[in-house]
Amino acid sequence: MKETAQVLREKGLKVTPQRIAVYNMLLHTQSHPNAETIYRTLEVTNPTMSLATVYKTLDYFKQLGLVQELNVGEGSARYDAVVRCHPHTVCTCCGSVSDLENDELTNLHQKLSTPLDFQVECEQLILYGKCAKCQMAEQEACE
Amino acid sequence: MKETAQVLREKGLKVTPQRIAVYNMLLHTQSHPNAETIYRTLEVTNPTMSLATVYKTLDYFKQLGLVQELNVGEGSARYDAVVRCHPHTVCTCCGSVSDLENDELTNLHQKLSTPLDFQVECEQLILYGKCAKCQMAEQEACE
DNA sequence: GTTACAATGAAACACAGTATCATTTTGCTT
DNA sequence: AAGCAAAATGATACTGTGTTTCATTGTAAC
Repeated sequence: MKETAQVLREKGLKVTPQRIAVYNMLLHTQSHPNAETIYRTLEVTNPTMSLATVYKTLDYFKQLGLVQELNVGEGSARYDAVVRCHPHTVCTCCGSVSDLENDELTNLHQKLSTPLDFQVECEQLILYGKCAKCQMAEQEACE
Repeated sequence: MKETAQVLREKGLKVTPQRIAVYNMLLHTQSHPNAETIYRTLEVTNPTMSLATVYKTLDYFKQLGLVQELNVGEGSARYDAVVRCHPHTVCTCCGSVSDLENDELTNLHQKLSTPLDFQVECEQLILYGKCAKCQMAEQEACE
């Protein structure tokens, strides 16, 4: 808790319970939640929390590089407190979104044999497919 | 025109002027337009065209593999008649979205030294940065 | 503690995309 | 060529995500 307040302060943000709650939640989840999910989770323990504040908070965080916005083609954006560039997997079966730790698929543009005429600031790789759990389940629900 | 009708028919779709118009437009543009842009462009030459039909048409096309949906983090989805998996660039300066022809950045998951436990169906790589034109312009407008 | 200023929450709003349904069109049958 | 069933279209109403507005509240500097 102490730490999070410090991080926000260093980014020039005023420290509020709402911001601490949002950042802590993102730090401690692997699920890449969207704004709605963050709001629903936090309003339980944090009654003084509104959806508008969640959106505004995520916007600040994104601009200051505290979180990463991830768009996998659903209706809403997901958020990740792991800011460093890294690939993601999206299971077309159960819908889960996960970080993928794989050096061969990270920093791709820096490993090119011939440079591009496009100056890359950030790369985003998303693999769509079937996660390990769903492969084993072999369920027809996943067509 | 003849060709497009044939393609639609082979996919089991009824051939209508609206579907031909949408598919032809996507075939002949490099701009990766969204539904709104497609509609505005086509309503000029094709007065009998509604936005609802554009959305429904794109949905059919996507399901049948005639077009690819592309989500670069704007409010709306973009569409590409190049269906084969290929990377895209998004200029954070002028907003242009382009296909990137680069073998080293294509079919990445098939080139891994050790296989993933994730069964990849499709991969999508998006490079965000500054396009060649904007680099030369060196404009402050691009922050 | 006082104060300036920023953050919050409620509610109205904007916009992308979807659903509904009466009317029109397609393409098959005769 | 004409009739017919089924599907597509377009107008409109609707849903859901995210943004804006603004009065109230909270933060932190003095």
